Amino acid sequence: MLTNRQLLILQVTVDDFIETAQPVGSRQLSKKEEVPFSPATIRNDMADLEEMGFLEKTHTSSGRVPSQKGYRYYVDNMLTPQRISNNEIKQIRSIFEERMVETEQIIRKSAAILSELTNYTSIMLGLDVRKHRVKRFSIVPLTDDSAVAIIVTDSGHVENRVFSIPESFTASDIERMVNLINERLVGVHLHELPTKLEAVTLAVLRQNNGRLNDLLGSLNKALTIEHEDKVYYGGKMQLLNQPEFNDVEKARSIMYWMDHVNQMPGLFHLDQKGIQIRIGTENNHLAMEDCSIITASYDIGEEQIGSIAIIGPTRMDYKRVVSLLDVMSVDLSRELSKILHGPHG
Amino acid sequence: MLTNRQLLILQVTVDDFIETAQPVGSRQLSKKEEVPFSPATIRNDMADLEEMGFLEKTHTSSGRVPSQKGYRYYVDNMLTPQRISNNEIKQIRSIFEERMVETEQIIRKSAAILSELTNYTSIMLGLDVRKHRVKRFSIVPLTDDSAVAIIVTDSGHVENRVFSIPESFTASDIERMVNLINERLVGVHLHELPTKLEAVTLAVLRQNNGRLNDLLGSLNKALTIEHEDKVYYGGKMQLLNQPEFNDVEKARSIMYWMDHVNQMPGLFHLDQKGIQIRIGTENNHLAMEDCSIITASYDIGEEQIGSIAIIGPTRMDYKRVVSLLDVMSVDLSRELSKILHGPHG
DNA sequence: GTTAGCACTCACTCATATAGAGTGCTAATA
DNA sequence: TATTAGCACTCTATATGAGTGAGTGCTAAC
Repeated sequence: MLTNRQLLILQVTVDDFIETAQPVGSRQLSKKEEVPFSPATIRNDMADLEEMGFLEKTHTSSGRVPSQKGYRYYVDNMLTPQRISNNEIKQIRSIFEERMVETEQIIRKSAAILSELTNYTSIMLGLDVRKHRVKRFSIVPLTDDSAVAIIVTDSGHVENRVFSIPESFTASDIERMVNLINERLVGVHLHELPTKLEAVTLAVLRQNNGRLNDLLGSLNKALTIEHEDKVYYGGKMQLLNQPEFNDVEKARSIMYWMDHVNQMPGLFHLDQKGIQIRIGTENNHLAMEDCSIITASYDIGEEQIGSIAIIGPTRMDYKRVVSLLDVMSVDLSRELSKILHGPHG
Repeated sequence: MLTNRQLLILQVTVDDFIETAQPVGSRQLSKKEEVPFSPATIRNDMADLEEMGFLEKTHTSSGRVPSQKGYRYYVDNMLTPQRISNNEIKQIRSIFEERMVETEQIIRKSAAILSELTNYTSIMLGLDVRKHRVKRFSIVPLTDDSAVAIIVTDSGHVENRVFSIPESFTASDIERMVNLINERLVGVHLHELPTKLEAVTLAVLRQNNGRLNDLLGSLNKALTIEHEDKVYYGGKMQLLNQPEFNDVEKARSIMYWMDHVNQMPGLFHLDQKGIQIRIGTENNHLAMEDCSIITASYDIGEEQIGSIAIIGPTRMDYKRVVSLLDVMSVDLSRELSKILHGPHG
């Protein structure tokens, strides 16, 4: 169990390190008025904190640096929410003032502002396309044996895929199919589309069975919308401003990571509502060892539909970022609900 | 005028520096069998070459390094094409074997292979969307006052925009308009669409003039497809492997440049057919001062429809890259002609 | 015209000295 | 007993100087 003084010292140490990026020593700490103890006393407590794994030294006679466990403790127990200034709230609200229709635009702009306010890199996971609903389906033939399938969703998003048409299918066959889908499958979630498609079309078009299977196969393959998250960045290069990434090797691996997150399955699974903080190795990726990612979900009703994240060095300003994300996610949820949920009441 | 020996020395110096990235000295050069002269002789010629601006020293007693002018001369006068191995040609051809339908896929894959073969970063400028032709147009209403316009082009590409519908327009008004467009404007280049749209619809729908203008305005604005080049990268991080970019500051500015080229207007204007080399400051951008960009266009008939580029350090292997781009651009032109030009004869 | 020789320059490496910030431990103090 | 002062020690960072090696320019010899 930590004594009050140890708690204080841990907190001040983390705060100081977050600010300066320099190992903090006992003498330095004792100069702060929040810490009315002599360097020796502080040293003793720091030694204890180190023994318990909350602090670390970079070398035998250096000051202390928070360990991952230290950050974890700090984040779990010492995170006093920071007040967001009115000005900043105004900036966030400005996103929604223009009454943009396309959710993509809103998300892009959110990313930009979030990064501007934090000076870290922001990541927005676009709405999961698979949760959008079919509004209109159509097929446009391109050549004799290929066509493009187009799905418009209720959010105004358009998905399109080229697929091949088995020979012997006529234009009218296809037209019938399209009509059928538009009659029966409007309102269906995109990820249910392949299964439903099969059920509906099979029941109705049973007559020309063999051929239909070919078409369905090809179409289904095209319409299987893999959960490839669309990722929007704000301030992608911000991270490189942090002193901890002054080494090209590290910088490279982070940039690489960023360019490929969307291909890494389930990296941002929304397993929890609200705000989530993953520190260093908790991110389960080598390139992210020196980074923390703070994620917030935004929801419509009870359904989580996307998430926003800030990625910074483990030494990032947790207080501020958490508070900002909080405001942002609430606002985003509210505004997107208006746009998306409206039609379904 | 350069003597033969000076030409030789310049060439060997550039070649050597390209290979080793180390300043080349007279003693070192004289050891090569292509250069049967004593260090002293070489020193004299090198001094002359320096005076003429083809070589530079990094400090008073260092070996020589090609200057930008030196590279320029080398590229203009000493570029012997390099043989591309059968194996490599095979790799390039493999792109087209799968008979992909979507040009985007072809371009992506080309970028990847090009970067793999060169170990530099490749950039593909996607086909200029504005040069695609309308195949099918449709409008899907979203809410009372907004709809999404969808254009499918002959290449299977789908463009879509949300636009607002002035009140008082009914579904049938819009349907008529869509039909009209599909009757009259199929085959039109995307960039001509706004003007033609106006001409056609005005002539036919003159009756409800005032209201129509509102709709046209909104639609035109949405359909004005700005020349925002789509840029595909292959081996984006390759550049960071080059020793000249071992400094985070440089790395950052290059990464930044790459993420924003498509927003810099006319950076890749295709003002010339064939292969074009821009060295260092010739790129007119600070971040590119230490880079060269070699561009090749690919064409359909006489029309240039896109370009491929390799970006590397000024010290890049010009011979090899030029030869590879040559093969690649010819192949791409051929294959894309098949896909895109086919339908129009 | 070409080359050998020589004095000179500069970057780089390595060892050494010094200053500064920090620590751990022990003994004195409140 | 909890806190603090004092002291010896450790380690980094920085500066300095010597030595090495690759390079140059110039001059004189070939």
